Amino acid sequence: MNAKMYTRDDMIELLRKHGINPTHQRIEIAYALFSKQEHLSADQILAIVNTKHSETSKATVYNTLNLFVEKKLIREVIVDPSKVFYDPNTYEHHHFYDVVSGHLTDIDAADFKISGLPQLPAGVITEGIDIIVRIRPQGVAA
Amino acid sequence: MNAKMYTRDDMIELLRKHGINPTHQRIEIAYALFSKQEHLSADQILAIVNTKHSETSKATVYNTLNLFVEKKLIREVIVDPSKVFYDPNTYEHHHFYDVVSGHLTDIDAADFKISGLPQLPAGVITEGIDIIVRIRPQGVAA
DNA sequence: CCAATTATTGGACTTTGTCTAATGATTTCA
DNA sequence: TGAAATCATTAGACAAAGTCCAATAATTGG
Repeated sequence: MNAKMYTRDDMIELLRKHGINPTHQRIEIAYALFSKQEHLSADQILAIVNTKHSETSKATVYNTLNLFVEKKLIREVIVDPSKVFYDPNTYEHHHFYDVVSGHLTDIDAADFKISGLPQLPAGVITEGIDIIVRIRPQGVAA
Repeated sequence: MNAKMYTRDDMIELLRKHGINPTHQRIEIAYALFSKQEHLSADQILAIVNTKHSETSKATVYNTLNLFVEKKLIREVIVDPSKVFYDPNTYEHHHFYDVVSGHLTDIDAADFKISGLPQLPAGVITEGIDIIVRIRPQGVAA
């Protein structure tokens, strides 16, 4: 929620901190995500980084986003069957998903009081828990 | 988990109960889902209903699954960016998702003790809460 | 500065899912 | 019953998201 201002230099530092070589394209993609502080899809990011003149290819955007996810710089949010959203906020949190507008909003993990967890199947470890609260504007029909 | 045996007649009754005209194809698709009691994707269902000889088109499978979801006969499960799973179990429950094998398992809603819910944004209603516990076999690397 | 590695690229390709226009099946009710 | 209206199915074209590939470009380390 805090509208922290990021510079491209911040991005370089951030990438290095995650063991990612800070190339031009990667800096721009990171900058798009972190300066907006929003949940963007790959095609939105592609559009943003190419607003002035085409600078980054589709392949690079996908490569880079997957790399960022792998290096835990960002998180994938899977709520819409048709596209993945990328979330620059890696602090533990969950999501409201407006099924009408497609808009995603953060929920602080602390706002969920989960006092009991289900028994894990044998031999597995937990990767993470994703909670999606699907919402709809009052009065808008299903 | 209970391995209830379903007949095609059960499917006809079930479809009628949900206001769905029980056609041949719809009966077969419902039967595939309910007799397996598993989470199937559209292409798996297409394969199942056409095992003996081709009887149902891709368009019909998609039409029918969307209709079933709309009529709340089944539920969509969105965990994998590449495909939707359909879940014949409409009882309130959540999911384990094995990120390595792609396998889905049910979690009874009662096994989660959620004692606090986040404040909803103004003017919206809740459609439902989806909880995905992402798991991975112990020892298998990320 | 050269060689080796690493990154980017356009475009072909794959997969999931939708759309369309035509056909086929059912229902309605005069 | 039988003609019209409605509803369901179909093949195949299409769309969109994402991957793959082989070639080129940039970067890095010695």
